[in-house]
Amino acid sequence: MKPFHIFNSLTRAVEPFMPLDTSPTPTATFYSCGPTVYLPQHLGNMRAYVFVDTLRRALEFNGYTVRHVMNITDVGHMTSDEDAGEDKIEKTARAEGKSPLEVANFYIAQFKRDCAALNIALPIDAVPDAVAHPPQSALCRATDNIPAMIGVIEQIAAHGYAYTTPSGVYFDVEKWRGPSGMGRLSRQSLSEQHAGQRLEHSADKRSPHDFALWVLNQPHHMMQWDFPGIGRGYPGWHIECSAMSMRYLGETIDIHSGGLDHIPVHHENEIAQSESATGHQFVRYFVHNAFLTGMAGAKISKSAGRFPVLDDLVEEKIHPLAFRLLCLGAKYRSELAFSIDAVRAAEKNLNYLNEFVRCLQPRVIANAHDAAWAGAYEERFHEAMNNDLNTPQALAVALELVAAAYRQNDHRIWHTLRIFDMVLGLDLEGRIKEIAKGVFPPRINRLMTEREKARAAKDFKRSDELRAEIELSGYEVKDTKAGMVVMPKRVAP
RNA sequence: GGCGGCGUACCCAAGUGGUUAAGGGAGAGGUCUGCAAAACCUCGAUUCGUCGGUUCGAUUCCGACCGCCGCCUCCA
Repeated sequence: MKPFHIFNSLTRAVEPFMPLDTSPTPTATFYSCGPTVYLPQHLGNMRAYVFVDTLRRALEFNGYTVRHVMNITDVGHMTSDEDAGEDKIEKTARAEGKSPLEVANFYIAQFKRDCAALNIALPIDAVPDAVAHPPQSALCRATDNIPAMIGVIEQIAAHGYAYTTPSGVYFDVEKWRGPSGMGRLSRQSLSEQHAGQRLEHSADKRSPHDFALWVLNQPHHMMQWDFPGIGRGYPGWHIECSAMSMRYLGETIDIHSGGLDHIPVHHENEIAQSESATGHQFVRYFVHNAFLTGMAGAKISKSAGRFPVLDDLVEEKIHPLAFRLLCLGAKYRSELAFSIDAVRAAEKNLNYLNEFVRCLQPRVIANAHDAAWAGAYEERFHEAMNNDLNTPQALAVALELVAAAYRQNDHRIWHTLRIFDMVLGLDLEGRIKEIAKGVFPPRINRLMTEREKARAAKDFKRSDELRAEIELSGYEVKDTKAGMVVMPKRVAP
């Protein structure tokens, strides 16, 4: 089996993944750019988190212990330039008459709920003051890590790559780019960029490329902290990722993920900050996901005029995991054209897998060994996942496996399928548990009994009426050889 | 102006320098079924935006062109 391979934006090549830790049971460190919590995360955002989750699962599939950190941006992300714009969180807070903390908490809760619905496993919340023993993995908030940011800024300043002005502390890009080759990631030399051409920038900056590490003298900004020796203010956007990545995972990490849009500015700046502070490599593998497109034109009930969110799908009676499956149907580095029809098509696949699992005999599930022929599928699946996360192919293998089981009338593939699902995250096991419960509300039980009677009496008119009634209550009704099957529709999580 | 990407059947979407270009959805026909659903079987691109070039051979490499898109300003 080929080792895990991943496309590294630093080299623009698919490379074998070699973590820093070369022990027999290696750990991989993984930092993901997380949400800015001032609006609901739209489906494009969620695609990125499905990607992050899939990558984490693929690493674990390959035997790595993953230390995963995701940040939550709850301060410092401005609507335009660092010094000209408005803080996104505060803008929403003012609009809604809430405090920034309330806004952040509200959207964090929503984000977590959406991730849960998509079966995205987030790292546990970081305890704010666990300075002495930072956790191995963490979901961490920028506002809980201000001291760490100040520490990195001080390091940068100590190495001479920061300067302080009345409006803030800036990173000296001109000074840094010589030794660093800044622009490697985006393949853009600074002279080729038109930075500052289309927007006002602070007169304090020595160069329009410079960016704020710490912003000073913004009395209207609600969230402010003391920077000893510098003054009261708040951090620039990029510094949080450098600081939290280093704090929780170390000065050099294995993988750093984010959207393609982060390459030219955010990640270039992160590299500059981190490497000027520590003097050595910040990230070994940068991975970037492509966008979900076509959302603006997607005609979903409530989404007119904005990007659709997961709730819009639920409103259309589409299960969230159908969206996850849609994402898996395209490579993470390819744009994926979103449409309601595309999600519905994905939902068919989800139902197909669920239906197979539902029909499995308990003794097949309990059986410790799968049919011998399933092994070839597992190999193909692993191969696909290790080839730069080729989820479309892996998914095809899973579907082919199920089709082969049907065709050969040999259903002994549950363990293989469960292994696939540990990577795909479609919660097939949850489906089995759900079915095992088999408990229905009294009203549904009554309707079921009545319908069985009607069918036995060949009163099909009544039978069809009862089916319609049961379905209206959110259940599916199927007549099989073994009799009537009623199950909850998989809509709301 | 600069950087980057994409164009594969009605739709979504993999893939490869050379035997039949994955998989799914939709569609057509059939089996099964009280009906429906599910499942199964069969069919479906002589062709990979266009035109050139390299090659014994290109959808895959190179060039030009056309079309679409992202970024260079916040953005997954």
